[in-house]
Amino acid sequence: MTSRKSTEERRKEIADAAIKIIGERGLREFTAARIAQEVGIKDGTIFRHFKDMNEITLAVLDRLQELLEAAPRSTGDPLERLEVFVLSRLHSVTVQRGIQSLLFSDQLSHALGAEGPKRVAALRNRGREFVRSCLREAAEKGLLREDLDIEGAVLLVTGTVMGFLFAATDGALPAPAGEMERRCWQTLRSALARKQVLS
Amino acid sequence: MTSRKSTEERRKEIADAAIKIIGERGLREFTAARIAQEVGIKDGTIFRHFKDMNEITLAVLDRLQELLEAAPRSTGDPLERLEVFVLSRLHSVTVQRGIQSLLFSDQLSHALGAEGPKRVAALRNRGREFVRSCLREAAEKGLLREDLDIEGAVLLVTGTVMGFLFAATDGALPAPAGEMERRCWQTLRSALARKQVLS
Amino acid sequence: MTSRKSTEERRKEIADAAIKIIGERGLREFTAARIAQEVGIKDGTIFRHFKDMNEITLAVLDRLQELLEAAPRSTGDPLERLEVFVLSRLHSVTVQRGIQSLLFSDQLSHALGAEGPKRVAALRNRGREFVRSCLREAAEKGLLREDLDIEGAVLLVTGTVMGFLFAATDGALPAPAGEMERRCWQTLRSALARKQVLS
Amino acid sequence: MTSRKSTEERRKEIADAAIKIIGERGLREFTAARIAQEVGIKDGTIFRHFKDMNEITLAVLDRLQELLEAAPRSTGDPLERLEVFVLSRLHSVTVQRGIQSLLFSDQLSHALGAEGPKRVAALRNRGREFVRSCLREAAEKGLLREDLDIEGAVLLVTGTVMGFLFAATDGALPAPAGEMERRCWQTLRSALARKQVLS
DNA sequence: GATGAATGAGGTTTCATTCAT
DNA sequence: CATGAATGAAACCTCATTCAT
Repeated sequence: MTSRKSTEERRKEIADAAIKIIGERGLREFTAARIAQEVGIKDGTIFRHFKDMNEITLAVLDRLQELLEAAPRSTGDPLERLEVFVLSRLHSVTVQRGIQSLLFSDQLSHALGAEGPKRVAALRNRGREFVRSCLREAAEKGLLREDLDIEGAVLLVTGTVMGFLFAATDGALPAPAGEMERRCWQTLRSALARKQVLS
Repeated sequence: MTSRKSTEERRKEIADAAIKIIGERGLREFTAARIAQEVGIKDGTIFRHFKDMNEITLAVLDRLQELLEAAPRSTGDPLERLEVFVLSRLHSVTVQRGIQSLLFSDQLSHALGAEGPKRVAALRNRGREFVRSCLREAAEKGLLREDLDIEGAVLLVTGTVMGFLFAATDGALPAPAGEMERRCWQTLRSALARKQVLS
Repeated sequence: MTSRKSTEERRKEIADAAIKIIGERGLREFTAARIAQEVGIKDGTIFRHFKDMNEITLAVLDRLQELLEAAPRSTGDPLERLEVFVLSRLHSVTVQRGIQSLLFSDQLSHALGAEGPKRVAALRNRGREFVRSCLREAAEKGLLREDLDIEGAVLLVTGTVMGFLFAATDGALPAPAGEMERRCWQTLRSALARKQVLS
Repeated sequence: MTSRKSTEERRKEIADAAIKIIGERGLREFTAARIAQEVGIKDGTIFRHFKDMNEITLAVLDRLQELLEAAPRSTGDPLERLEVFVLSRLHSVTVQRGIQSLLFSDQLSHALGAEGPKRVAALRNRGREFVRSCLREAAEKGLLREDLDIEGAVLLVTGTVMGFLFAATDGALPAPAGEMERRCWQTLRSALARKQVLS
């Protein structure tokens, strides 16, 4: 019935299925049987491709990183790069259900042992690091308000993304998502950038 | 063996133990046995005080709300009220381990049925609503920058709290928590407030 | 709240409640908690009046016997006594829900240990014995068909009561219960009795 | 360890084990653990073959029907068919311990939800219907006593089977089972059939 | 006599994991 | 590589029963 596939293919399928399930249904349904069902194989077969559930969780983290990194990156000036990053993350909540919520949900970190929190922290830090580098460069180029605390601003930017994400999840956005994405970035922008003559 | 306590006391103990466990160890260990162990009773005994796990989860939500609502509230001008609110939330991460991360972690949502997401959303909305009311009043009193988008700002403020929270969890704060709390609020403040003559 | 009552009173209340529950809800709900609820006391209190559930089951048997024995008994000729007995049993199914079904349901015999089947058998034998004695006397008085096998007839009579009972339970009576009771006895009577000139 | 068998085989084994247990030990021991022990597997394994206990109970009903329907059926005249039916049911009590008592014991009814009583009633009605059809045909062919009330007779016949059954269970048969089976049918027969020249 | 908290044993069910086929 | 039966451990929950109050 099911076509036989290489372990490599299966591993990817399984990780994707796991992400989908955790995102849509929560950790409670992150089970071998549920994943197998999603992939279209039997539950025992999962363990032909992964040693145990722990290994699957690690694969989920890897896949998550891949997906996040696959986001479009601008090559323009630092504020433009930041804009593309922020808008892409804001937008992804509408499109890639569950991926972002997974990233910020603390759910995976407990599914692993001691290394769990570290791995998830590392993943989240990549975002922070990117924001920080954009802001640093923008500051050097005089694009930011002069009194701006870069580290405070990093928390502001990364936090706003989360704020948007959870508001969307809660159905608490006061306007359509698309519009709010733009307004959100505008607010961020005028909080950070030096007053400009042209918008 | 174990000292006898009233159901009322036990219910509180159980809810607190549950919060502690979910915060520290994650939903995976949010089990009757684990809670019972923490409280110092047998697992079956849990169900003399709660009908089922679902009811415990609801109690956790209630307790969470209590704890959050217990935060100090200023009676001063709207920006001052906002400051007290934000600083208290930022600070609580250091003090009340796991409580806030629980609030923003999407973990409880899935532990309940259909009402789950609604209840958690409602809890989070109380924060948003408070922030919104402060900002509205501040705007009316001319304390905010004139072009400020209130709804964007709500996401900014509530998001920044989350950003701080997760950065702290990840060990990604570039300075001691106390200092970062202050810098974080300063950044927020200057993003929102009208330029002042005196700081 | 609950008025204090003597153990003797409580024992009767508890046995009655137990009969009611088993009859109406089945052995599955024959639990201390359920009985206590019915009586209006707390579950632990049950065991102030009965050593254990086993003892309650025995009390149920005793009470059952009392109830069955309380049925009206005619003092007329043997066939008349039989008629009163049969009609009373047939009728009781409509009135005393569950009592009869309990008697024939084999449910209690397993709720006790080894003595269970014996006790229930003894209870059922009282009915058989009564029927047998009526038939014997009727035979001696020449009221029965001459070739009638008394022991076969005992099974016929007691069985027909059961047949009626289960048919009623199953909603399989082809006419109203009252009418069927009469027709049932008529059928029995003409199966047993010598042809009569007068009805 | 245990030999592996197909789910189909296991389902049959489990249903049979369940029938055996309920018949011999009562509903109280109708547990997954007990069934598993009987079948020779672990209790969790039961649920690879059945969704839950409810499904097992339904399987028991199906199996019961199969067993009852497997009884020999004569093709002769209606009274002969009735005789074969009655004798086979009377005899089965000796042979198929517990099956009949299960059928008439009301025990399964309560093990299911709302559909329980309906299913059991349906099962019992098949017997009644068979008896009714035999009697109707016999009446048309003039084989029965002229004044016989068919519906009363249905209760008489099906009831007598039950009467015999319970008497046997109670050890209240006054003669060996084999002999009583014959006497029981003779009594029934002369209660129903038109007087014949030849026995 | 009654309460209400606690328990231990046991029941159903889920789930990761193994392994013969 | 895939299946499907089996398992052991653990989860939730029920229940008879005990006992301090």
